[in-house]
Amino acid sequence: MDKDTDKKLKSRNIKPTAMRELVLKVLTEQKTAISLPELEDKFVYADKSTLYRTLKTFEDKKLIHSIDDGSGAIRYAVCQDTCECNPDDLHVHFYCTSCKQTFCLNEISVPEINLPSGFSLKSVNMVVKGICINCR
Amino acid sequence: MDKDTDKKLKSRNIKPTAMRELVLKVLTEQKTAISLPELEDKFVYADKSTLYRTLKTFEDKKLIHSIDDGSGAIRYAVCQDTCECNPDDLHVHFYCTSCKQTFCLNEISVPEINLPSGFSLKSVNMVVKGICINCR
DNA sequence: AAAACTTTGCAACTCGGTTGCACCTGTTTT
DNA sequence: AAAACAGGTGCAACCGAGTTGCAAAGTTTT
Ligand SMILES: [Mn+2]
Ligand SMILES: [Mn+2]
Ligand SMILES: [Zn+2]
Ligand SMILES: [Zn+2]
Repeated sequence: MDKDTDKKLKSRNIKPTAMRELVLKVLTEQKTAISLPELEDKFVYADKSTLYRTLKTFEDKKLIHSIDDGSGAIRYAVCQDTCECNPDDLHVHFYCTSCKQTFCLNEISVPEINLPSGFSLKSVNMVVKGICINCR
Repeated sequence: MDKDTDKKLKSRNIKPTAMRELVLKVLTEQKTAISLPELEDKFVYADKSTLYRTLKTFEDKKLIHSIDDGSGAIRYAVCQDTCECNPDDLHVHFYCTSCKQTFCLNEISVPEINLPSGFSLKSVNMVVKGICINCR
């Protein structure tokens, strides 16, 4: 139904089903990253495994990226339009230990690291923990 | 029995039991960080929950630190003698996607980040993923 | 319309982590 | 020395996130 949502799916080569449109819409609404269990709560009538596979598809197609914030559940957030999830696209994430929300700090890209020789870099997960602006 | 192991435990205010000495010895031997399930395999006769609580105690007392490398299991490594697990003590970790080992890059401290105003920093988990020197 | 393929729902399962409780062990108090 | 105590250990059960096989429902191709 939603033209924009539909376009976004197509632009990432994802067949736009009703389920996927709904999931993408919810993901887009979020101000902070959302986990599978949290998503389940928003879709009382959709199955866990369907949501799971939807997230996997979205991630494979680089519509969303995952963040391991150490909370026990992986969280997901919609990628920037230009994002290809290359090392240069990577940004820092912030996990608030008070409200347990995870923020994409899209403006802050992960600093370059000089690895010891012999080590090659594929990606980086950088999560800063502390207190967010809403909780202080 | 082991004087050094014993000293190290006492220096962190941990009562040196037989179990704890054995666990610390194994941890010290590791070249890469080790997870609870991996530790279980090395102690056929010790209980999972004992090992679990031993790790927790060690971590609380800052004898070891934990690394969430995204592999699904938290890994642990012995802290440097001087380490107090403050933000300045933090270093980068490397996870090899080939051999699935996690390395402490003790020489590489995590870069400073300028958080958006209102956000305060408590700690950082920075894991670089790629191919390690042994696997390339 | 039939065949081929994709998506969804259900149910079961894996695995890392966690906890309550009883027992044991070593230490302090009487 | 006996009794009381504190902390450590083992067992068993549990939780929750993630994952998978399979069949039903829905789409697309022929
Ligand atoms: Mn992000
Ligand atoms: Mn380390
Ligand atoms: Zn917060
Ligand atoms: Zn390797």
